[in-house]
Amino acid sequence: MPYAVDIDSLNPAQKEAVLTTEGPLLVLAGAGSGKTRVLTYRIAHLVANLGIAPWRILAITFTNKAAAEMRERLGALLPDGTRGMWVCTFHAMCVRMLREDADLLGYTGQFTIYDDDDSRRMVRDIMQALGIEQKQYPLNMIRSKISAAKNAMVDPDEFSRRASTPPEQKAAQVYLELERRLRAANAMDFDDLLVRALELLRTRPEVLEKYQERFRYISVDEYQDTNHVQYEIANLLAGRYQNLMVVGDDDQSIYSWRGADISNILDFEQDFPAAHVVKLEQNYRSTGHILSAANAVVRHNSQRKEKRLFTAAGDGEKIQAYQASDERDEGRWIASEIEKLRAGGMSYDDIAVFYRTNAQSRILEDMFLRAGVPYKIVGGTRFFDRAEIRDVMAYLKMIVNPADEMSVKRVINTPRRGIGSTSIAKIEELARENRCSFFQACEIATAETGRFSAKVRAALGDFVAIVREGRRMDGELQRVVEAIVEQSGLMQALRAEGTPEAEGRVENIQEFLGVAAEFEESHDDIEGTLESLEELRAAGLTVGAEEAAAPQTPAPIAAAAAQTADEIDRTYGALACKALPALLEWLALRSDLDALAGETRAITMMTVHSAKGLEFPAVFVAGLEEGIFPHVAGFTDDPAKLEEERRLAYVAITRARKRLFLTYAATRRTYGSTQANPRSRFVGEIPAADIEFSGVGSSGFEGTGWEKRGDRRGTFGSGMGSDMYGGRVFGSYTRSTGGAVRHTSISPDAGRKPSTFGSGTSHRQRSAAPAPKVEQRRPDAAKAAEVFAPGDTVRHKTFGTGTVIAASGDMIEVKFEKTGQVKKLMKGFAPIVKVD
DNA sequence: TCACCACTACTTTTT
DNA sequence: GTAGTGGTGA
Repeated sequence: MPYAVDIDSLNPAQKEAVLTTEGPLLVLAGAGSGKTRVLTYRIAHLVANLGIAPWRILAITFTNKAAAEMRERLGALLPDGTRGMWVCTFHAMCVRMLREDADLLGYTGQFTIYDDDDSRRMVRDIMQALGIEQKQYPLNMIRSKISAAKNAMVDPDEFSRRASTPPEQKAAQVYLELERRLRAANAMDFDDLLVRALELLRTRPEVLEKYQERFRYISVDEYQDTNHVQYEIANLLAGRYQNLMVVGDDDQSIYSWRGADISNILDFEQDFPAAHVVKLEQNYRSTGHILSAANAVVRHNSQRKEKRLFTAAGDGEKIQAYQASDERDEGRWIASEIEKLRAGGMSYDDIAVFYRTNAQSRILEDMFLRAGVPYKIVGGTRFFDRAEIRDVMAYLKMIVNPADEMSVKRVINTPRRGIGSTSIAKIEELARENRCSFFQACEIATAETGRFSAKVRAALGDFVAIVREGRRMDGELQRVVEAIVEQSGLMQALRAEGTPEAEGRVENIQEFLGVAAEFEESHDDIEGTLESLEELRAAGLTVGAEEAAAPQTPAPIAAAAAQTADEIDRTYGALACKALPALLEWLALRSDLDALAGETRAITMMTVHSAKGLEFPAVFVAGLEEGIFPHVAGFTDDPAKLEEERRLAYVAITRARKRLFLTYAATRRTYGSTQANPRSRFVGEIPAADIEFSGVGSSGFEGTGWEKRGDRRGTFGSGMGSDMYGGRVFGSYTRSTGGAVRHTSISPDAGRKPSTFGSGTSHRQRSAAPAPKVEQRRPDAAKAAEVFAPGDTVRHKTFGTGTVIAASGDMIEVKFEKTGQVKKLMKGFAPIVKVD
């Protein structure tokens, strides 16, 4: 029978996985074995060839990026559409379910999502209130204990009963109060999203049945990284029809610190005795040497399912290992190798640099900047983490959900309104007395003549009015957000400051407005839940609305302060702008990784964790030193932790298609002090036949070229430091010249529509939206004003001397003597100096 | 109430 | 080295 979707291009194992549509299915997919292809083809097969309605399909991915990519690929395979299909992350799926039935759990559908930072602040506040010393009980320790408890479905009461040690007892106290405050704020943190969704499915059979009936075919990607709660959710949803496909690779399990349980994948066959198992072992990504190295490294792990990846591709080039003198030398070497690859015809887009910790990116960035290598960073300090952006978001959150205590507190005195900590404490007291929310207490305070000064009362009155006004506003999303920002006084205050930093913040907020505009453009399905309700009706199924007719509030602790949605609407007016909550939700669940796709030419820098699921023709892995990768925090004695580090190394290696470079530094500066780390054991685990060594530790080392020089302390090389060429190197970057490549937009949804915002790029890089500290790194006026005219002779760190052949604005074109190449360089940015 | 200063932990990794 | 916190003084 001729299929509408052609599956003959698949290999036998892939085909087997695609054709096994009924019953539980475990696909063990080695790195680069065409896993995503199998997932998408299987769904396309279900819809196009077997006539399954798209809305009966649920595909869960690990990142939003993966979801977007899958949607895109499915769109290509299924021209008739994928309407109603859920392709999303666990978290996004849970939010969707919770929005619909939040009232069954004592929340309103407008609940706020607290990201990591919000949640951290809340825990900090609680610890302060309870008088728990952070020095004695570190915040992160308390937080991880609570998180572990949540993910084990242990509620605060049970947790305090079980708490035996003092730290556990303190954590239990905090957990109890955290739960109370989150409830009262009508907010959920990331853990709650999963836990509450599971609670919903467990305690409400009618809700569970609704989704079981709807989602006849479920697939879960990156199954090795699911935690216990996610595992339970998947099993419950598939409980009736058993059509659960899980795809994963135990060798790529790198999230155990987040509660991921590798046994989920190892024990799948026990959970589902009827499970069909398919192994995908042919690697289509990497060349022989790279694959051999990856296999050799991971084989040192004991806790794994034995498998051997093979490739039909040739051996390819050997892996290059380079020992740098220090971390600066490492960055310079990578930069020079990148330029060599470029000279060999490779595009910047094809090249990625990975590192174990975000902290390593800084020095690499610095070196790339000096060498003129354009880069973009995925993860790390995110645009949406900037204080001013979080302030704006807090205003929006507060308007959507005035019960959201953290947001209200964040902006109550931002910009300065003269409401300091004393007043805030008084308001909190008022809230306790009246058993109402913090925001309601603010309103009450405006009339409390006894406790508050007239000045404070007036300030509070203005503040409270922002919410009322904000809820009334409607129209274009960007206009609404803009009006709210204006109303808040944020912009005014920043403009009044007049400093370059404030200027940068203003620009960031403006960029955020652009994000809002593009969000609205690309999300025409803002009423996603409504759509699914219609579909359910069409399918003759019961709908949440009817069942929710008699909502119960099962949580007694919620009663204290939570206002119902109706109450909030009655008190402050109905929220006119429907797109606002959608925007907030999208912001809360996204990461910068999602913005990776883009057309601008630049190398990609990211942590190894972020790199999972991606591939690049050329990959550099920096910092392969004991203590860094494998990372040490006293873990080396724990074999399980070490094995996870090794899997991480495996992930890093297997991202490379053709070229792989591994670097390590003889000495490295961490904080103030310099330390000498031995080479990572993982490098030594690579067979000698697959790897070539160079650098300071190798016999073939030749200390020529600029990249070997410039060590600050002169331990190696010439010791001239970065001020060589008479200290006239322009190594700073500015916003006005934009760094090597200027990116100013963040695409809300790379997978759906081509980006239209800004200059047509769809990812950011640090130099585009600089933090204040970047601002301070502007070259001084004299240097920036340096004039280059055609005919001038210049010297470049990498390319040597050359002649300027054209100069316009920020760009100059230089023809270099040595290579004869003409390069376009950014003035005030590229490491060039005029030679007299 | 707020600006400024000093001190200290921080570095895993992310939805 | 530095961000973020907490304390002090105006």
